[in-house]
Amino acid sequence: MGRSPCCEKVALKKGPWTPEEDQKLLAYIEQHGHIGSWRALPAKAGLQRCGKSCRLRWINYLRPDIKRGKFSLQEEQTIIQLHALLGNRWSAITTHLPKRTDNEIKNYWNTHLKKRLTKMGIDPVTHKPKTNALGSAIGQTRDAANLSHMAQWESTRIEAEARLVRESKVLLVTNPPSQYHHQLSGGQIPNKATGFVASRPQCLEVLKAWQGAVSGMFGIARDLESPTSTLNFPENNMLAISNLGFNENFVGNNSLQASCFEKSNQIQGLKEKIILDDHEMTTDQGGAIWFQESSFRTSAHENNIEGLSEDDVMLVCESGDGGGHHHQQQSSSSMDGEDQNSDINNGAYNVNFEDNKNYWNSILNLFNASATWSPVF
DNA sequence: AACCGAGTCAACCGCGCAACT
DNA sequence: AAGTTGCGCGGTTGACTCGGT
Repeated sequence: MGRSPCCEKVALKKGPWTPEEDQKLLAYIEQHGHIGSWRALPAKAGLQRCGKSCRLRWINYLRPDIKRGKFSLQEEQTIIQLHALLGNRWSAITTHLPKRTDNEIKNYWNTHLKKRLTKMGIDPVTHKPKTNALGSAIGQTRDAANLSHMAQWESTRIEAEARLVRESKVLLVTNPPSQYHHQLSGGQIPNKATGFVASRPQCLEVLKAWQGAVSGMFGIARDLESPTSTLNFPENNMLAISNLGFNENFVGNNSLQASCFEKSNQIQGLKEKIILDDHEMTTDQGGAIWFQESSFRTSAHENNIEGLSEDDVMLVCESGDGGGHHHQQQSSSSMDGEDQNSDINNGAYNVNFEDNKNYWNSILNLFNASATWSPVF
């Protein structure tokens, strides 16, 4: 019963790694990779270490794609924003800071950022001003419940996104290239650029629903230059098909939710057909799938997706520099009367978002300013 | 020069969860 | 179903460095 017995309790080395040990680990991973078992790796690599220690050394130090040195201002902002939303979930934060390790981010937070925020009178746990005086200095009154609600949405989204990244990383490693044409199953998506088969995790649609809802609620976080915002519109007439079917009016309207889900299912069908038809497509780092606008139009036309109107195609085929606000405007213009009566369109959410947006900008501006005089830096 | 305290960061520890049998 | 194991995560530790006295 159970797995094979755990490691023999031999005396394993602890403490700092020597260059020789590093070399052994590097050489082994370069030759064999570490996919399989960390536990079995040390013996095979000739190391008197436990697998856990090897894994840590690789992830935090030896990995070739690690960026070292000072954190940039942008990175600092990202950490602060994400920490405000996620708390001490360093692994989730790490997925948005490529080339940094969770250990490094954790250390940097504990030794630098936490202290600096505290100095500024901001509680590093809640990310809110500690005193009324500072609050008034920022010049905003805060709707704590609303902010909390926003954070919950965004936090859940980011966590799901992080999960996506992890899943796709594993799949990119475990699925060899050049096989996708003959092995496509329901959950697999070929990427012509890389030749790899990416997975479409089950949580994707829910995630994208959140994306759409949150983006709509908050007028797209691009204004914040949020590194977490994934609802972007590139310039080359590509469209993020994963966003299809979920528009800004998703929240606060049950019948509309149902409508959106129905539309999503229809478009999901089209997505499958486009994939099977082998149209031009690619995926981005966040797992979103991008199609050529022309391909989408052609395929939609060719496949005559039932119930998918030209308006729907127009809705999802926006191109160019549209951005979030543009997207919202166009979406609204193509909706029926019920949609236009939603809370979003009467500005209820926008007002709150403006407040929150200003709140974040204030903190970050204050933080940026502090970086210039802070003795810590 | 010696001591001391603060800061930094690599590495360890313990836990929870998922996978495995 | 239940016991066992591996992995990943977050918290913590301790060795080392550096500046001040």
